[in-house]
Amino acid sequence: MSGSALQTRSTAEKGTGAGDPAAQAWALLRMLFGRQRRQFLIAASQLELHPGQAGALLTLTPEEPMPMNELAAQLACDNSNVTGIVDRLESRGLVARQPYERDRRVKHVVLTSAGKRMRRQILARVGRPPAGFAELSAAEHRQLRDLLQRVIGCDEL
Amino acid sequence: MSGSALQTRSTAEKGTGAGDPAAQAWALLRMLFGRQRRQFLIAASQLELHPGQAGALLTLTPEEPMPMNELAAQLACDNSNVTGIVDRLESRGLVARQPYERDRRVKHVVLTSAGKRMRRQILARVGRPPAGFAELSAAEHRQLRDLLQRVIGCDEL
DNA sequence: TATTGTTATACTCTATAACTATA
DNA sequence: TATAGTTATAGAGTATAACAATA
Repeated sequence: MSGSALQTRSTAEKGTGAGDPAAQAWALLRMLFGRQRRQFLIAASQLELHPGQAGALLTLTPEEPMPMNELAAQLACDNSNVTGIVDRLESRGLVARQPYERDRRVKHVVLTSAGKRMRRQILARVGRPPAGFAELSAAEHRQLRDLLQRVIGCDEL
Repeated sequence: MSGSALQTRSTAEKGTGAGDPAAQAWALLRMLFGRQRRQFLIAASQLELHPGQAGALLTLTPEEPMPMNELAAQLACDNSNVTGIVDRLESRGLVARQPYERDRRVKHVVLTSAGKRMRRQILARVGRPPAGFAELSAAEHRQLRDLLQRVIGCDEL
C-alpha cells in the first residue's frame, strides 16, 4: 500500500471542447475536477489512507467538532458507513469521538493533533492550485474569483 | 441501494475564504470540486452504480476503446482493481472486452449501447453546470474559459 | 527481462435492515 | 413517533503478491 502503481497521466482529456464558450468553460472545469480527483487518490494512497478516510479528514475542520450525522451528509454516504470510517481513524489516533451535552444522541468527531497534522499533509498534496494558477495576475485572480462566485451563487467570501 | 440516505447539503462551506483573491479563487474552485463530488456520488447511487463503476463509465469515451491499463491510470487505481470493475460492468452488459491485435497482452474496454445510455444518464445528472453558470453572459463565459485554460496550462480547446 | 491482465488474499467501503438510546 | 448512532450482513472497492501469456 505505497502507491507504487499510481500515476498522473493526463491523457484522454480531449474531445470535450466542442461547442460554444460556455460548453468549453464547463468542459475545462470538469477536466480540473478529474485531475483534482486523481491527485487526491494518489495523495491518499501515498499517506496510507483509504479515500473515504482521507475525505473525512479533509471534511473535518481543525477548529470545530462535527456530528457523525453531518459528516455522513458531507461525504454523501450512509450514517452506518461513517461509524466504520471513524472507528478506523480513531484506532489510528487521528480523530476522537466527543459526547454532545445538548443532545445526548449525538456524538461529535474532532481531529486529534495527529489528525490535524495528517490533514495538513493531505492539503499540502491536493490543496495547492496547479502551476498555471500562480501565473495569473492579481487582477485576473480577482476576475476569476468574481466569476466563480457567480457560478456558485455564493455571496459570502 | 436506492440512495435514500443521501442528501445535498452544502453547509460547512465556509472558513476557507481568508486571504488574498488568489486564495479566495482557489477556495471557490475547491468548493466546486466538493459539490461536484457529492453530486456524482448521489447520481451513482440513484442509478444503482458504485462510485468506481460510475467513474469508469464516465472515463470511457463512447467512441474509442481503452486498454484496461489506461483505465486504471485514469481512475488512479491498480490494474487488478480494474479487472473486477470491468467484470461487474460486463456482467451487467454495460461494457465489453475486446482483443487488441497489435499487442495480444492488451484488452480493450468498450461501452455497449446500454453502457452509452447509462453514461448519458450519469452525465445528465452530473455533467450539467450549476444554475449560476447559465447566468453569465457570453463575454463572461469566454473570460472564464480563457482564465481556466491558463490555469490548466492547456492550449488545446 | 519487462509488461498486460488475472487470480488469491486481506482489508476497507457501501447500503440495507434491525437495534439501542435519546428526543 | 422520530432521530443519532451502532451492529450485522452482503456485495463491491482497494493494494499486494504471485502467476500466465505476450512482448
